[in-house]
Amino acid sequence: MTSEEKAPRPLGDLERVVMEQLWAAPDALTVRRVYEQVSTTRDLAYTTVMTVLDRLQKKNLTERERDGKAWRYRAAAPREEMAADLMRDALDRAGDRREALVRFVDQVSDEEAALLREALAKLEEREG
Amino acid sequence: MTSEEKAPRPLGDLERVVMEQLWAAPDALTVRRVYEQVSTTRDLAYTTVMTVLDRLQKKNLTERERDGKAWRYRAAAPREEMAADLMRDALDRAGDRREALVRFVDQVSDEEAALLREALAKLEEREG
DNA sequence: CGCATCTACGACGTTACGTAGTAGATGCTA
DNA sequence: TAGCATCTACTACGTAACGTCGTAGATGCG
Repeated sequence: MTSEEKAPRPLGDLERVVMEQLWAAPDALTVRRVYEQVSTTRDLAYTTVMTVLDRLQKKNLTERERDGKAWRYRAAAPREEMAADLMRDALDRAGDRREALVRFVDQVSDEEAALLREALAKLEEREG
Repeated sequence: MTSEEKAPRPLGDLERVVMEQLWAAPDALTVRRVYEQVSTTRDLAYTTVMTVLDRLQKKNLTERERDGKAWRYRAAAPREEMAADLMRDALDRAGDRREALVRFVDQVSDEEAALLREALAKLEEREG
């Protein structure tokens, strides 16, 4: 517990753009599909997108399956899960968790505080 | 608001070690002091520590003041504040905040959930 | 069979960071 | 006040991650 894991580097810009495509899609996407989508915003080579997808795969941020000779990629976890993981990670690096949590709730908006209470209530309900 | 800030890269290993010295100290430390402390664990050159401190300064993670010809460094914010900031940042990158918060509280320990409730209660008390 | 398409893999530039050396400024001390 | 110790400023180099792309070879389809 409270292990000394290495901090997951935040995604690079292009990596983020690509992940967003995957998160937005209901199904697994081919490289070409991602390439087409990303192309509407950035002028990139097909292989660039392929490389990025490949690196995301190596980082276990995606899963992929064969579709003929092509790969279809999907996000390994929903965006919100990744966000939650990063929050966890940040909390793990705090010295005093209580203090960190206090400071955290101190800086969230009222709306977010409400969502947090809601989430905690749901948790209590579920776990007793 | 909800701007598209750049994700703060997590600290490098040595940067973290150095920040920990600063966080642990009640007052601002000279490079030499940090060097001495860090030296008990790692075999580094004095200038290496200086460089790291300098880079942390450029990233606004420290503040410094003159003391003769030397600089004295202190952490710009407590460790818990940085943790809270990283949590905020992670939350900002989530698509659906509600979902992200649900997933977050889902993975915290019972103890942490209790601390969170406590922090929220304190907040309510203070802000009504 | 041949063309279009896909992957595999290597490559190069940039930036962050770990690491350190040198030169020159500066302050204390005999 | 001359000189030594110490500090900063600046430069530099290696590595790793990432943005970016090209080439070569495998593969599926008409």
